[in-house]
Amino acid sequence: MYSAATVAGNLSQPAAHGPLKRSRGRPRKTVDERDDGNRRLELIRTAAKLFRRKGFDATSTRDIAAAVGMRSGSPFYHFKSKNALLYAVMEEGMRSAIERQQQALVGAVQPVADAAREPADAARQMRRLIRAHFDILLGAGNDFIPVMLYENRALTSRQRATLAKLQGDYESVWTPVLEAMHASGELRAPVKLARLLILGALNWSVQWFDRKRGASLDALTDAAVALFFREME
Amino acid sequence: MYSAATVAGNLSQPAAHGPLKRSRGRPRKTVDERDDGNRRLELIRTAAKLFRRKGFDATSTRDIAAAVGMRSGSPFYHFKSKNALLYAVMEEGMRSAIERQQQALVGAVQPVADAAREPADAARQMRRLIRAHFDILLGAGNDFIPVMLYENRALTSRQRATLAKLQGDYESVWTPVLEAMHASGELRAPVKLARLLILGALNWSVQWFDRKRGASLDALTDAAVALFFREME
DNA sequence: ATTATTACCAAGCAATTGCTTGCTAAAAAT
DNA sequence: ATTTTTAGCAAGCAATTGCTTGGTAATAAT
Repeated sequence: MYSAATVAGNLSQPAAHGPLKRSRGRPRKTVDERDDGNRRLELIRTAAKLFRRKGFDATSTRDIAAAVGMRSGSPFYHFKSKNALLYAVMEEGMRSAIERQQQALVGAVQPVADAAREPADAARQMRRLIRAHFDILLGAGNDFIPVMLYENRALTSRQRATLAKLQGDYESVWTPVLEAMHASGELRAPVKLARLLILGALNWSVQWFDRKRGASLDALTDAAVALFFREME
Repeated sequence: MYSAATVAGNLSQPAAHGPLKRSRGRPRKTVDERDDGNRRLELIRTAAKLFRRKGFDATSTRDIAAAVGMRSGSPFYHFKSKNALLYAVMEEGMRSAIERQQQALVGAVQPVADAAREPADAARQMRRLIRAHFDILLGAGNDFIPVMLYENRALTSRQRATLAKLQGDYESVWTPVLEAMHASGELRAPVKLARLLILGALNWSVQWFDRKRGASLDALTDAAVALFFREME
């Protein structure tokens, strides 16, 4: 069923635009606040939200279009397929995750080289890594990474491979820190398995953490640190 | 396109059965090896395998039917909806998981009450819990629980609630053991968060563990124990 | 002033999907 | 020997899906 306006016009010429809310075209934007490609980003963000809530397969491109106020076919102007949109979500997620991780590490270095306190330094870095990871996973509006963690199957193997490299970059940062802590006795488990298990524990928090109720991200970080590492004095 | 046999018969009466491989009806089975409802279990197992490999939404009921050698509509004789089949997979998974967990705990009790060695006993129980959990998650042919962990969204809220109670039963076993270890100093993190983080670390192994390559489940258990707990002597 | 580009909309197609209906043959129950 | 039950098959329907095509108004480039 379509709005009467679509049909009421002169039949010999196509119906006018914007049969719904917007009077014409898309929402007026003055020239000086132009935002080239911002609808693209809006699509990515909205898709991420829906993919996370309902899953990739259960979210139709119509759902996404409707959520950003487009008609059903229009997202395909920005993305050549639904899959490409999913990939864009994940890629954007990894980009910002790596950036966030880098931010967390500056400021973690000791102001002056002090070889004697190296272990404490590794512990401090580890704490920052964990805290940043929780932020990436559970922070407000961060739907990208949860989507990436739970919708891997929907990717082509090519896409998966490219993304795996980014994930490798992200996770490789953890290894030297864990090795330092293993050497100092703060970590007892073998480094390789420890990294997998620790990241698993953190990643799984997506399943149960509730930003409203429950502990703060700082308290969570405290618990994780206390669980995985023993402090040396 | 249908086999000629379907068309070749007398047109005034319906075509005979079994147009494909099976000469008539379904595969001959002598009376004494009757298997009431075994096809049902076969459907559940096959569905679990496919749901795990491709995801619930990406698996069509036709896929499942074909995998067990049925026609597209026949699974609906055994299950009233695709969703009911998913639920059956998960319920069966939890049933066997709880059974497996119980098995692991008998034999974990000390033969004679010995109050002085209580902490060591808790550690031993914890080890068995972890080992059994890895078995449930990663053992051969155990697709049920991975499906349950990753396809929660596809359930109705009613189904989810019933299942959550079973999950609660399963997880509640961990709490007293963790409390004992917390009391003895073997566990430092708060019990509630520790349980969530530990189970998360274990559950996540589904994502990376490869039964062919990689460590054995025993080695994995060793690593997990070393990571989470400090041994007291 | 004309042309090209951008960012959509309107309409619909082809494939896939979950599921239903009517039937049937073998086995079990009576 | 007859009836009932079990476990399917054959065919197809209605809805949904990803995506395409042909347009068009507004803006930018020339």
